[in-house]
Amino acid sequence: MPTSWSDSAEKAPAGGVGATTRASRTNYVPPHLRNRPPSVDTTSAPVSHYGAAVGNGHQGHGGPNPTGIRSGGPRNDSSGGSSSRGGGAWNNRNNGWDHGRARESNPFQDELDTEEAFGAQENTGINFDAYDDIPVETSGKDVPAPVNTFAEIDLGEALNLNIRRCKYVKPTPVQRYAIPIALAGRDLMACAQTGSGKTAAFCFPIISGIMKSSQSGPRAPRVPRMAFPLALILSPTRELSLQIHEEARKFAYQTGVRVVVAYGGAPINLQLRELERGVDILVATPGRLVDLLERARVSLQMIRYLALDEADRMLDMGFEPQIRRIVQQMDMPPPGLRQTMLFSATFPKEIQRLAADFLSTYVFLAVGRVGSSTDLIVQRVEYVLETDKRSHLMDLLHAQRANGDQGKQALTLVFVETKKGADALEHWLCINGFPAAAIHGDRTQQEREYALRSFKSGKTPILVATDVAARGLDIPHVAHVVNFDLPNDIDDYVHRIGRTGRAGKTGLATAFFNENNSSLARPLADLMQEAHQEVPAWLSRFAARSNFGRNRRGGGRFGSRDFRRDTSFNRGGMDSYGGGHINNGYVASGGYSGGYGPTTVTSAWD
DNA sequence: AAAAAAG
Repeated sequence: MPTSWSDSAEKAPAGGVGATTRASRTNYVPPHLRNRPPSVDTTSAPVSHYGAAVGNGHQGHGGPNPTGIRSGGPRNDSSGGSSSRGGGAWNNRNNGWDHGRARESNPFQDELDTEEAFGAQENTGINFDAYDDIPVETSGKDVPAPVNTFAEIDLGEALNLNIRRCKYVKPTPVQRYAIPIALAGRDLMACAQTGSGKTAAFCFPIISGIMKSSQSGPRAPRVPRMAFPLALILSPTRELSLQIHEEARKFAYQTGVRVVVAYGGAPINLQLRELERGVDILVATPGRLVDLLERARVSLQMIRYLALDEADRMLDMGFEPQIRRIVQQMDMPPPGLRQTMLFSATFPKEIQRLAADFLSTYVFLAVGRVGSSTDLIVQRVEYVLETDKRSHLMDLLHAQRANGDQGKQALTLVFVETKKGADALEHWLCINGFPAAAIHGDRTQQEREYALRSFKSGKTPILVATDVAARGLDIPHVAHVVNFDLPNDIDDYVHRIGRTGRAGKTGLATAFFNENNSSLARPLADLMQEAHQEVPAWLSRFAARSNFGRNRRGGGRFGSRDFRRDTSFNRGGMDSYGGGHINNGYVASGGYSGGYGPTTVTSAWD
């Protein structure tokens, strides 16, 4: 199995403006396939990392002290599978949240269960070619050069050890570029395809930065029962925050960096207790964070890192006021005094413009075709009348069941438009002999998390979901995404189908299309064409028809929503972007829309 | 019009 995805990749011209590089002959090894690590005993290797890593401790447990020299002896590592740590390094560690860390459970344990349930991962038949020749683009001032290996980056031994524990062999494309940029302290707007390792891309630099500055950074004030996180990671759904937290905990394991999650629908007291134990990195959904801020249980004044996952979603109409409030109207340091990183697979232009408010001279990074689906997903569109949808779904599921191997559960994720629709379809599937669960915003948080677990484990291999599950969730083994109801926005479609075809695996996405979706015809047809999918002739006819009234549909969002926009960043070839303008750190409209190929239409920015 | 996010 290829382990080196980018050994021959060119370095991006440092200092270039509008630099464009193409990682040549790459063999991308996605996260979940990196289970052939060099044989390192990752659990017993002594840790010797730079000096002291630090917990941002609560004062009650001996938190930050003005000398910068942390007290406390070697930690009691009862859960890490190693009884003797590598000596002195641990001795200067801050044990500000000793109690918390003594309890730090091994976050790598859960992995094993899933692997067992689904059997060993196959490493054959993966289409690594899909990652060859992946277009990468950076723009901004003095863009740091990408790296080819984790070893090239000074992340620190403790973090490197966790990377090995995660079985990451080589950085993914977005990681190769984003990590050096972030480590250089630069603000970043990063676009990368679904399932390409974005979480690690912003977590590694944050964890590393917190570790490195542990003795030099300013000290948090001592305020009883108030937590002072150094980093804030916001995401649009509770389950995604949960997932980021789980992942970040792995990366931060035994680094002394403490990660806490806070989201709604769960008992706040548990979260408050966790916060009181000390928090370096806070992962949160906006609503619960605002609550915590209002209760004065969290202060953002020490924030040095701000990461928005699914950033375009976080800045769209529904979320923007809340995000502005958190980022601009509380006590968070302004751009320039904090490092801000925005990540998403899609990034509409108008949202990019909005995002500039939160950034300071940032680097724009695009890996792959922005807003595009990956070639690993086979996309099908079928014309299905509203009244026929259920029986059609049944046919698909029957066929799938017939084809599927006995032991292997092929997970199917079915997206519907409404919460009521999700309930109804789940019920209907169940009474027709298909074990299904449903997840949507009217379910209790317990029900939501149970449904997701039940789906992941294969207990209910069908999950009916609203858009709550459309973004970011990493659910291994989803073989099929069905858009029972198509979304109105092509970006939502991109995120939905991105739940399959992850980690280098192929996936299937089937959409039920009818007259109700005519507004999506054109963007959908365009997207499929870019992804080298077969576009049915009838869909093209729909597209041509909707094209006629296209100017009208702009009225919905931000005055003009340009459906042509950036679904294919690469339509005319990424290389042609070389002339892009940089204006105050962001890509100006002229450069942005220029070079986008034959279908270029007036930019929404113009 | 719907979904999400606080309770």
